[in-house]
Amino acid sequence: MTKEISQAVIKRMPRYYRYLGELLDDNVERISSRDLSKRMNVTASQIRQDLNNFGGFGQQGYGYNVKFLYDVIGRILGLDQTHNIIVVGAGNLGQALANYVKFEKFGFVITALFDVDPNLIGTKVRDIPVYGLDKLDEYCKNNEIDIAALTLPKNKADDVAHHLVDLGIGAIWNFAHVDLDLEEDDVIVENVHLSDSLMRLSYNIMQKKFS
Amino acid sequence: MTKEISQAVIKRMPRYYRYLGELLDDNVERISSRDLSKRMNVTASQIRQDLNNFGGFGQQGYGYNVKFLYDVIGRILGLDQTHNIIVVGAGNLGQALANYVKFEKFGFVITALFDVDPNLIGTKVRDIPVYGLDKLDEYCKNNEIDIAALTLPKNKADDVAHHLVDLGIGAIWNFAHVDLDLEEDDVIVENVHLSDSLMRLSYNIMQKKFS
DNA sequence: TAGATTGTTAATCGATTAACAATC
DNA sequence: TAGATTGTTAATCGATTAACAATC
Repeated sequence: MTKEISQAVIKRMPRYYRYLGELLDDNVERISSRDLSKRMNVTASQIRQDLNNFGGFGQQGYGYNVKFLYDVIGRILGLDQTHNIIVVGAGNLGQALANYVKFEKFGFVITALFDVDPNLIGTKVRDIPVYGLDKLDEYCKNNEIDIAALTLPKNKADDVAHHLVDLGIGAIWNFAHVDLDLEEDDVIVENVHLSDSLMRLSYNIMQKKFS
Repeated sequence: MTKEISQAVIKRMPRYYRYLGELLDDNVERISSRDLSKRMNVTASQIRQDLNNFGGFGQQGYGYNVKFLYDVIGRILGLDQTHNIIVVGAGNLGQALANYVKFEKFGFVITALFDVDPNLIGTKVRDIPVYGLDKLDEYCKNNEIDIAALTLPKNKADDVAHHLVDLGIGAIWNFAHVDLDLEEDDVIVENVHLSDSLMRLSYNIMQKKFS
């Protein structure tokens, strides 16, 4: 990549992908930035600007071919590759992730869960085995793991995260209610802070109530 | 409120709250915007600008009192109030939310789950009852519900969302992999699109790999 | 060819950072 | 009082929107 693309643009790409997927399901063959903008509630200008960060995928007078653009964005997002994921923390949230078949459609395959709870170790979640946390090193050495999802209490998250980095894991999907201290490390972190999300919702409720 | 506060600022408030909570746990009494900025990896200027949207909570030459600021932000985010939540869709994700005790610390109380699955109806998740979806109307009329969390398949999400709005629900916490079509309705929507998050992670993995 | 719609440049808008006088 | 640090104004930066020539 010659120029860095802003995170603001990246954030919007999955949404484009989602809408194009819906259009595809509805057998829509082509769409203009104007029509798409009306559906998505953004400006047509923004759509064209965003896409042109990656290349000129449209055609004057025609618009964009839905199937083509869907595939292109999928490739941009790396969904044409398989990503192996382990889930560390096999509580409800970890199990929920393991059960979410939808991810596989996008190339994300959960291969194992890890936990310290003896009641969970040895069980399976939709054919995915739950191992003891002490098996983590061995497993990571013998398998190509791309992403580790952290679904464990915040006091354990940081230690496990550092350990995973030492084991060579390159990306962490963090559900723990803490910002991992991994700035110095060469690892990609994507946070899902559910509490933060809920607090924003709460803020907006307050605003509505007192306005 | 006289002036609207930008969503960029709102987005950062829960993070401030989180860091102040940690400082509080560490018995730190006061902190300057400069010291906080170093911990949080943002500029001191931004912290002061953000906070001054809501008022002047600091003191020249002293900084900010941690406990005071923590409480203020909590109140700004509405965490001093109790918010009753119902979870519609009692699958893994719905159960994970119901099991997440942490939310209660911030005033969010899940009072009931709803599902169509006869195997789930009548069971309990941590003392929280699971009702049939046909009991939703009655329940909403007899109880003050502030938020409905939607943890169900996307094809059902839109219908249920509209139904909830008709029942008077003012806020929706949407986990379904779809943007709810509720623009015309007077309802607050907060989306948690896990797939989008995973795709952003995937994009960043690609970038690292080919750079 | 005429109409539609892109890709891209220029203009605007908003958000972030820097600077500093006010003041504890 | 002297030093520290805020609150706030001004400067900069980046992102969004508008406009339009290029072209299918």
